[in-house]
Amino acid sequence: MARTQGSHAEITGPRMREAALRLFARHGYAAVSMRQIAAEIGVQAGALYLYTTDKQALLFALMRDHLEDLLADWQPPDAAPDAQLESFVRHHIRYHLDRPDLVFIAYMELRNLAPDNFAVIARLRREYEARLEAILSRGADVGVFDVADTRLATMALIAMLTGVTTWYRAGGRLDRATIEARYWEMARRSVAAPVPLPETAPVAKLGHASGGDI
Amino acid sequence: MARTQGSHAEITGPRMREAALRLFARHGYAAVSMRQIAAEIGVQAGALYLYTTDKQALLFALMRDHLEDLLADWQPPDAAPDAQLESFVRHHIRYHLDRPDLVFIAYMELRNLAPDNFAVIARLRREYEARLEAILSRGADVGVFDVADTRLATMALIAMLTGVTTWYRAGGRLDRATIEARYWEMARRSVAAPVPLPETAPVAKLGHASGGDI
DNA sequence: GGTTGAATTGAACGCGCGTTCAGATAATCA
DNA sequence: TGATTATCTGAACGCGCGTTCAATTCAACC
Repeated sequence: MARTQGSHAEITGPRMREAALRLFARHGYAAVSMRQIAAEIGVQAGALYLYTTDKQALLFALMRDHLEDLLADWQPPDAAPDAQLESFVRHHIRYHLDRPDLVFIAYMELRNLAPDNFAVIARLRREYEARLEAILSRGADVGVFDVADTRLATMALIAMLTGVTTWYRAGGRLDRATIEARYWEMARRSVAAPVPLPETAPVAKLGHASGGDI
Repeated sequence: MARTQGSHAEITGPRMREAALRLFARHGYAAVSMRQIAAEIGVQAGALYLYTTDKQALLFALMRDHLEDLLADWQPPDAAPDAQLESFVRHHIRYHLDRPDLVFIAYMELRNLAPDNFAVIARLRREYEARLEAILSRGADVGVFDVADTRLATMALIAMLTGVTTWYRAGGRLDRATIEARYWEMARRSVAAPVPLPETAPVAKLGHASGGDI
């Protein structure tokens, strides 16, 4: 027997990727078999090879597409470094809350990539990190940021922000907007230069919440 | 044949754990076979079962011992919250730089734990997180920290600090003391209350971050 | 020096893996 | 309607998996 119902050509490929994504995220690439992925979408394992050359290519495609999406989805706005940082942070949180599974496997399954594939993914990741680092560098030059080591600060910030996926669950105690605001607040403070008391010391309590005060 | 050289009884067990740790960290639990672990220490796979009941128990023992070590290794000093936080952060960084493989698998392999084992490990992790959260809570109460949500801040800080293992390599550009200091600086600023200008006019712009708002 | 017992081997077990492929099916086209 | 072609099945391939266990080796003890 074959094709027990109507044609599924244009639908089996995407469904395979969705199932693979979900299963990889839940159990890990190495622990998921092609047969499990196939069962998830109601076909036999052999049918998957119409849509991927092999299991490794399936993982690689998921990760590459995710990172290219991430890079395409956000460009630094033409603005001051502090505004750029806010844009970056808020986008990062939103993007990651939207795609927890993709984000998860994108840095969880790095070690399961064949060397050539790893090189591609690593380059894309570095590209993303470089965008943040450029913002921090420029901000440090201008004096709005106080960052002793931009590379370390970049890695620290990205780790902090990406960590949101480890505990966030939809419908939880905090809504997405609040989470985004809280993370931005922490990120901002962690790199902000101490605000120089301008001339006449106008205010007191230069709180963190006073808008664009970095 | 058996035991081709002198007695190895007290040495094969630890060596198995070391090899498993290294291999699990490098390739992932699911991707490493008992035969690989055995080959790494020069015995046949069957011999490993003198020292572990099965592969799952081997993973579990590594993670449990690690977390119990972590908890035993650090107790909050009897001090002000900011000093406690510094102690926590510096210890966390040092501990993680010392045991990159253990730390790595301890949160990378959670999904490969059998449910009962997972429950144990999750409890230990929560215990560790609770220590940081307690510090933040107390500091917020006293006013030295300005943290809108202690749970979120806890997760953000731990993610930021633990992330050091993803890029640190011994002999790299930054030495350990510098790294520790940089992370502490960022952690401190991300939660520190704005230093109140003494006496004079404590007003203006009371932001959203005024305390236990959820 | 013979016995004991801890430590290990090496073979075996059943199983599921990734992948291939000839054949079957059904939608499409002439 | 008949031929074509995209899609899928089901069986098969060799392989390595986790685990068990009888047999073997060797250090330690009497």
